[in-house]
Amino acid sequence: MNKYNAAALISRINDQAQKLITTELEQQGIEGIVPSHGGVLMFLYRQDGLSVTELAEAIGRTQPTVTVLVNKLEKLGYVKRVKSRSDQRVTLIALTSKGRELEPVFRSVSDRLNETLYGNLSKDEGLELERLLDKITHRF
Amino acid sequence: MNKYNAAALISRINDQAQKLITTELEQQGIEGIVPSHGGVLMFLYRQDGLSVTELAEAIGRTQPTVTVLVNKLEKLGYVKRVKSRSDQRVTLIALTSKGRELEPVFRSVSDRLNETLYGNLSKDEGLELERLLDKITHRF
DNA sequence: GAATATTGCATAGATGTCTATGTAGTTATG
DNA sequence: CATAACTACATAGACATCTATGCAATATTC
Repeated sequence: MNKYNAAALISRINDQAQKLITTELEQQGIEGIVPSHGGVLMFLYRQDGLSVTELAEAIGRTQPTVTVLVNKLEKLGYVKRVKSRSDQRVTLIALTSKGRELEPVFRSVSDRLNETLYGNLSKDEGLELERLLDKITHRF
Repeated sequence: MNKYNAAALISRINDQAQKLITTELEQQGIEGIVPSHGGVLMFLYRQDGLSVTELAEAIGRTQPTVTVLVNKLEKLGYVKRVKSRSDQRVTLIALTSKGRELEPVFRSVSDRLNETLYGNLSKDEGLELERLLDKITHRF
């Protein structure tokens, strides 16, 4: 019989994943960075020069939250704000060289997290997990 | 090939589950209650008179967080604090009648959440999901 | 083309959770 | 038995995120 504990398990895994990311970043000497900051940077590594709103959509936070996240990343020198030419309302967030230097660190943290999540599963189990989770996301 | 997006999916599902709970409680006319409050009450329905520390363990939050949660639940009249006879340091949290009245509401919210999570899965898929998630929790 | 609506970002205030610390009661030790 | 160590809870301060709102730039409509 189903135990109906998926919600509790998901919540717990999520908490521990966040904690793992934070701990790993600290160990790599990166201070004052939370997982959401990492999320922003990871998306910028894929596509530099996204707008605040696009980043919010990408990392699943609200726009004001991303404004605050970018404030901090900017203060730390990892990104800079550039006004869009075509639409002066739009602020494009661009990586600085210092921000780009961090890419390997974030990649390794991401790898470490995935190793923790997937390390005990076969390839098929991993695929099945992704399939089931993906199915659930469409229910909300 | 694995997409290695389990972390993102889990985070997203967790966020939406939290939101669902909050929305449902509001619709049931219960104001100012967050999922963690519900967690506390759900455990008290199973076993009344738990200590603050036991509750913290049960819902996976820290002890100071539970103190704050209990403060609010007490202010709203759902629980009361009772000093333990055997150990005066221990504060037992007990449901009031008003708190007990809420049990059906929380049960229905919980059912609603599980329906959302499991509703599109077969019984076997639900079991497999639980098995995989459980396997992952042991990796941290 | 001027008035209105929409869009993008920033700011303010609130809230939930955390770590660090304080306080009181209990247990252990010399 | 008195002192030290431990345990349980509360409080304080910090921080990430949210909603609500303001402001400025752009698009739409009459």
